Amino acid sequence: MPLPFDPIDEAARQWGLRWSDQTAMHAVTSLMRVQQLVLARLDAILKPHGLTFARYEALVLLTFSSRGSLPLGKMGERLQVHPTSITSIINRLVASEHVVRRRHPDDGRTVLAEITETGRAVVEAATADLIAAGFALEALSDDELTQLSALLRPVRNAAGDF
Amino acid sequence: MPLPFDPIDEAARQWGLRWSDQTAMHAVTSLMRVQQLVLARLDAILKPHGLTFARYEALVLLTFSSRGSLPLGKMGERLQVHPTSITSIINRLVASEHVVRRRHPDDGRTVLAEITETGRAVVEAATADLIAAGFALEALSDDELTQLSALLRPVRNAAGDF
DNA sequence: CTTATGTCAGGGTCACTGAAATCG
DNA sequence: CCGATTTCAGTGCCCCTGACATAA
Repeated sequence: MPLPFDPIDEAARQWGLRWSDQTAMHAVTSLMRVQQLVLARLDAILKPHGLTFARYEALVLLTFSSRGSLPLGKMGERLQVHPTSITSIINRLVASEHVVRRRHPDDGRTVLAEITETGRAVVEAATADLIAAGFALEALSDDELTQLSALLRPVRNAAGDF
Repeated sequence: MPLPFDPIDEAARQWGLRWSDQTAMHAVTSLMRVQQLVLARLDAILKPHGLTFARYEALVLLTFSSRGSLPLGKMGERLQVHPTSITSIINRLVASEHVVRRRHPDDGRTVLAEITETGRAVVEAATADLIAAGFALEALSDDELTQLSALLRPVRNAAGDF
């Protein structure tokens, strides 16, 4: 059962009685809470497919690559995750046979992750489910989704993402 | 070194060539990325104080309570975290002597977490640092922060938060 | 006896650090 | 030898399930 009030509004209200920057405090707690809610729903949608959202993103990236394979380092850059995390993600995708590890033909240091046929199939099925669920953001209109992306862009830019 | 392009824009662009709902896909990946960036900065700010953002939120909640103490169950509700998580959070705050566990005077089942003097002091110091850093959202104006909170509200509402 | 509260054990995901191995 | 790439070991954090003790 939900609370009879908005806990984030209430926390921000009390915050404002003692400190400044109540607006930033409200925004940051909202951001944390919504990310938690959305990620939980995405993972629930993907679980029947044996995927988490991080693994799904990795598979999608491979789907879009011209040869269906990419060096792990490149994947880490694009997905903006730690090198050890991409190793872990690929390990699990290999275990579920959605990806195979291959040696790079020219550079023996680098390892290629290559999507398999079952990997391509699971991406299609999972994507259909995600689209049907509106990416867990069906509470927002198309216009609001665009506004949200636009508002978040300067935060990414300030962090030096691109 | 940052990428020469926006990886989220690029992923969404390729997405749009194959599937629909490109706008939702862009918004959800932006949300995930920004939360990751912001949380990492918040935790870095709080680390010298021996806190994580989750522990900081718990301390702030206790600061705002009338007696400086709350039952663990109530804290879990307000912070919207799992019962085992609030136990873990309080365990660590007890270890750092920012909180003490006390028995509820009337209800022997419930445990009260009570903030200590050092707990109140660390909240003040940590809050000053967070405000000085603009809660890691200094790339946004006050007006934009308000817009962001407003955009995220229907997502929380749809999830049944309040 | 049933319900509510909190704790603990165990498993899962992911992040980070530091070290090692491999190769250019 | 130096640098780049990947992997592994260890640690920390948080979520979840299930079981349990305690007390209303």
